[in-house]
Order: sequence, then C-alpha cells, then structure tokens
Amino acid sequence: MSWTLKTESPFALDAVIDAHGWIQLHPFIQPPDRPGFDYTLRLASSGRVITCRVAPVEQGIEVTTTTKLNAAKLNAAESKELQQAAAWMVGLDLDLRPFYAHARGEPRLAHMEAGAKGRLLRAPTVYEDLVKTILTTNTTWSGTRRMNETLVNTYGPAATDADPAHADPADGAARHAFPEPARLAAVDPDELRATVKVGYRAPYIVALAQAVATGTLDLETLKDPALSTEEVRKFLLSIKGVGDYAAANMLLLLGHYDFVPVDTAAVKSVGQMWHNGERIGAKEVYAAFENWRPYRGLAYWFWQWD
DNA sequence: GGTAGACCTGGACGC
DNA sequence: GCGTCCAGGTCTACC
Repeated sequence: MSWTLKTESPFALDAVIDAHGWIQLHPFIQPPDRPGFDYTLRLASSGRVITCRVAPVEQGIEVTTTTKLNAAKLNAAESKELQQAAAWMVGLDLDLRPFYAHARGEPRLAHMEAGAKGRLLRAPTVYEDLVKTILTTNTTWSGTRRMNETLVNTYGPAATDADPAHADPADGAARHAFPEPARLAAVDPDELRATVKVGYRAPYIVALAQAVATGTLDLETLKDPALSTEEVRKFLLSIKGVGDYAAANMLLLLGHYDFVPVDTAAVKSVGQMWHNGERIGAKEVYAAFENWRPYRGLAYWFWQWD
C-alpha cells in the first residue's frame, strides 16, 4: 500500500534527511542504494509493528508499507495514523517562507532557500525525540548512536510479519520500533543502566517513560503550533534530564526557532568566527545571532561556517 | 543568579 | 592488558 503526501511550501526530502544526524538513529534506516528512508513504527491504533518506506516525489513524499502486512492491508485508522506520522516526521506542516524572506541577503544562509532547507527530520512522537535528545547529552555522537541502537533493539517491539527482504541492511536482523513508554516505564533504572549503558541518564529516561505512560505528561500537546515558544520551553525544562541545550534542540524539532542548542561545538564555532578563537559561553553565542530573532536557533543551525 | 563538583561511558594515551 | 585522563550537558548544593 502506498500514499502520496504533498505540501504547498518549498520542500526537499533530502534536505530534511541531511539537516542533522537523526537519520542515523534507529528505527530510522537510510538505504544506501536509493533516496529517502525506512522507518519501523508501532501503530497505536492496532498494535501492529510495520516498516514503511518514505521516498521523494515532487513537493512531497510517497509512503509505502514494506512488510508482509501488504497482504493484510491497513485499515482506515491505521492508514490515517501512518500518513499523519510520516507527514510529521518530514515536517510537511511547516512553512519556512517567512524565514527565507528574513534571511534573504545573508550569503551564509542563502543555501537554505535555494535548497528548501530548514526542516529537521523528527520521530513520529515527541516522546521518542525527547528520549533521543537526552541520549545526545554529555556524550559523543557515537555514544548516542550506540545507546539508541541498544535501546531500540533491546526494548523495541520487532516488526510483525517482517519480510526478510526488508530486514536491516546492515546485519539482516529484524527491525524494531522505538520502545513504547509503557515498556520503558516497566524497566528498572539499574537494568537500563546495565543493558543499554546509558549511565546516570537511566532514571531520567524511566521517569519520563512512566510519566508519559501514566498520562501525567502529555508530550504530544507540544505539537500544537498555537503554543508559544516560552510555554513549550518552560514545559521541557521542567523534565528531569532536560536542560538548556536539550530544550533548545527539542524546540527546533517542534518548529520553534528562537533558541540555540548551545553545546561545545556551538561555542567553538562562534568563538572562532567572532572572538578570535577565545573561549566563550552561551551569552556570546546568543549575542552572535541576536539579529536573527525570532529565528536565532535556525540561523545558527544552518549557518555556513566556512 | 552564578559556580563547583558529581554523574557515566567510551576513546585516547602511556606504560 | 591495564590504569589514567578527558570530553560531553545536567543536576544539586552552596554562596
């Protein structure tokens, strides 16, 4: 089964994929031999775990199911859920034309409008993106990838009726969806620490999963574009394990662009470009992008440094 | 409001 | 092979 989803605003799937490293985090798989990506998800409406293939078409994407579930077609609710998830993942709801107009004339951002850049690949749920963001804190990118892969393969449900032809191209293993909140909520933090080697992040992840699973924390409300940036930021910062960097990263994913995920790379880049390589802090990073309000984070993220 | 130290892991390095 | 050091954000205690 397949569906074509389109948007009115400038769009390029390869720009979404290349915007950051999320494509390297399971359940995303980037096939080496064709454009687009594969993603394994559990459909909440039925509990089925399927793998879908997302490929570029003009002004949008084509979404195709790639498992043997093709033989047992998705029902209406499942189809709707899959299409909504795919549209959210690639940001079909976003319109960056106001930013392009704002950035017109800045040579270091000219590549954005030309390449329809600005969207960042995201998971179907805010919960998944938040767990992944916590896994990016205080570690290297290779550490993030390792922790995420182990988390997904250990606690994520395997694709039902998986077609061996569509197994993980890296090792042929069955693909897994991201672990449900209820699954991680039931894991002892010490076990998570031992199996996934997430270290001190274990209690943060379990507490987050428990809050989502019990309904104490409704992260999906953060997708509401009517919420102000400050409202969303305050909400995120109230979660244990989420600090300024993690909140800013999540804000970018949620379509709020005024905060910069200040990490060591940010202070290094800004220090080299505007402070003769001197050691600087978050204050100087924000000062460097002051003229880009309310898009400071977006301008920073796509700034061409050389 | 600002700062120091602890939290974990993997990788680099020296022996 | 083993031990030590370091990088990477957030939290807590303290001033």
